[in-house]
Amino acid sequence: MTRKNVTIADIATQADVSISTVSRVLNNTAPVAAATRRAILDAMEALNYQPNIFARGLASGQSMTVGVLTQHIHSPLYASLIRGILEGVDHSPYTPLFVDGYWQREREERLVETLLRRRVDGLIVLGGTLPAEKFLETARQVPLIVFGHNVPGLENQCLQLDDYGGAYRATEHLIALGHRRIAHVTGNLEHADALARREGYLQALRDNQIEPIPELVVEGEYTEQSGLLAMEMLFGRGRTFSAVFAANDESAYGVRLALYRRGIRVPEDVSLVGFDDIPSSAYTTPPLTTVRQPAAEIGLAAARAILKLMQDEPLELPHIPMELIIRESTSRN
Amino acid sequence: MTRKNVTIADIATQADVSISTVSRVLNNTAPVAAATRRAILDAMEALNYQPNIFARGLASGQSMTVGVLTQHIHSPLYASLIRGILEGVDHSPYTPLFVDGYWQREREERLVETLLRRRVDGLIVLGGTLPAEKFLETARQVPLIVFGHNVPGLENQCLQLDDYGGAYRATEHLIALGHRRIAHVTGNLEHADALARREGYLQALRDNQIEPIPELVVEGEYTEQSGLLAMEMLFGRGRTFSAVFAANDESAYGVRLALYRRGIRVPEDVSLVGFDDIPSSAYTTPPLTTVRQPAAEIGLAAARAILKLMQDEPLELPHIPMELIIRESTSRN
DNA sequence: GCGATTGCTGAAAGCGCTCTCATAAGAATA
DNA sequence: TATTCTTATGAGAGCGCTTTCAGCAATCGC
Repeated sequence: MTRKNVTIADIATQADVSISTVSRVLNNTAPVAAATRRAILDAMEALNYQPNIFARGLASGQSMTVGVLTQHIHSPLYASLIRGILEGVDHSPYTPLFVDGYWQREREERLVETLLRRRVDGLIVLGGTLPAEKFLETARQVPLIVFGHNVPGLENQCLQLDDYGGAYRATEHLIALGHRRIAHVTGNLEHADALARREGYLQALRDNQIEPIPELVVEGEYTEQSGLLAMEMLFGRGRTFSAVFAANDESAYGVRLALYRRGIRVPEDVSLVGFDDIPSSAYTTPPLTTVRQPAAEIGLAAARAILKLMQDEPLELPHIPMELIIRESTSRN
Repeated sequence: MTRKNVTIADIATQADVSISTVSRVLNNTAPVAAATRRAILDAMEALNYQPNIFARGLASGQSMTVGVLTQHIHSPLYASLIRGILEGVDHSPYTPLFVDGYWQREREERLVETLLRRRVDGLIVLGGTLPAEKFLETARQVPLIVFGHNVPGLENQCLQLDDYGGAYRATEHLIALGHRRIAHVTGNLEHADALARREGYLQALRDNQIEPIPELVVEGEYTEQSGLLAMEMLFGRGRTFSAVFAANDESAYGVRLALYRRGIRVPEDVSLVGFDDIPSSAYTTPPLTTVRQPAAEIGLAAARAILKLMQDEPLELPHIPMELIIRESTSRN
């Protein structure tokens, strides 16, 4: 039950050099004569040497890990973000350390502490509810990349997303199809993105001379369940509508089911637009028109950014476009 | 950009004791006079002491991490497994280290190496394609819990699932509803679970005096896309059927879409059963009848098991039932 | 031809912690 | 009172690695 413990000293003996020299070829930190290097490499091979990560970390102060604080790792959007990060980090010497904050402020703070204590060399925070000052404080301690927040004073380390624009375009699309009475199921309004999406929706209406109707806006919380409930509430209000814009795909699924239960066809009777374009949205019935939030690409960008940041290389975050994906859940009114 | 480095020595000085004593209260490894302990605790508080995890790991040989090798972390089933593990490990002193094998043998082997090199104190392997001997070898090096494989000689560390029984029950349900021509979209037949599910399907047919029709069995690979394609193939074969049993929910979604595209209603014209009961299956239209694989519970059980195993405590894995969840995608023929 | 580089290597001092061993001071025993 | 246990503490030797600092050839410049 125990791994053989070959140390740098063993291979130094075997290759008949000092441990310093072994360390040198290990880290490529100073020139070593070709023959010596060869001998050392052979010895490492022969003894199946595995560096001890603790000793290395202790001596060098680096853990070669990057911490990733996600939220609801099981939600499709975050899962895709993680996949992107995994990909971005894959051929670097760093190993990611994932923790899930569950959108709970206290838990998130605790986990950031845990990661810092684990001496992560960099930190990526995806979403969550941490306040700006916490980000600023953390950024002072470790290279930090943030997604889902726009922290004043940390703009160049925040991956910005155009939630407003995406929502605007989604709404505009419905308007272009002739819809005038467009309902909106919001996300959790404690989150900035939900606010931005609602604003995009409202502004698109106004820009097209459609007076927003407050009764057509229902608060959801980004879950299927909440989408379903929101629709029940909407039906209860007795206002008619010919289209629904849901703040994310999952709530759109709930909306879809609520309509199904009432025998309302999509898109013939009511058009439906989601947001995020999670993988299964291409396979719903009908396939969902939605605003694509390229989560895997975002994750990839975050990973690349943190790698650069840790190397002190100049960093410029890519612009991430939000694209409207028109499928079959929307049609002319 | 750097954390203050308070060491055990600093707090020893501050509390006017030796570092040995500090270590003792830190690890509760020997009795310490109440007053002394108090002084040390105060000093730690005052100086905001954070133990250095590398030094500790180096000296003790423990990393306080448990490695988790998953597959396709973004697939709903694995995401739920992970959530369960997260929960199970949550209030233990261990931090999980997640890596994703992508169902690629070579990658999985590499990642197991990585985890071992990171000196994980325990390892959970979820699914994947590693051969039995690799598991046996690994189990010799580190406490190991496996889900999704039945490794001979390691039975008591493998979480067993009754794929066969689940599939049997799903098929039986369709038969009970009067269906006789039941198609099956398999999973990836290189995986044991796909084989077991197919076998359950076949046996249920036979046990009910229904001769299996080979043309009604189409190979899929557990994805929406493959479910869609499988149906195209099935339609091409020209055999009629009144029900489809898909080897997992995701392929069932693909099946659903294929039916939708041809104007075939579910469940009026064709009944559909999935497998896994991933979260969104309760919100498809219609909600999907499926075999519930309690992924979060499985993850939780795996986490508890590895914790016990690491403490050398006796371990007995729970029996995990597969329950048929009847929703609205199946009806009488 | 002699001091100054340059290229390669070794010795040794940490990094911050755990853990064994030794020891001092009381308490218990004889 | 002398002896043996306890109990609480300190000294110090690692754990395996990185990283100065020096040293020694061989080479270079003029």
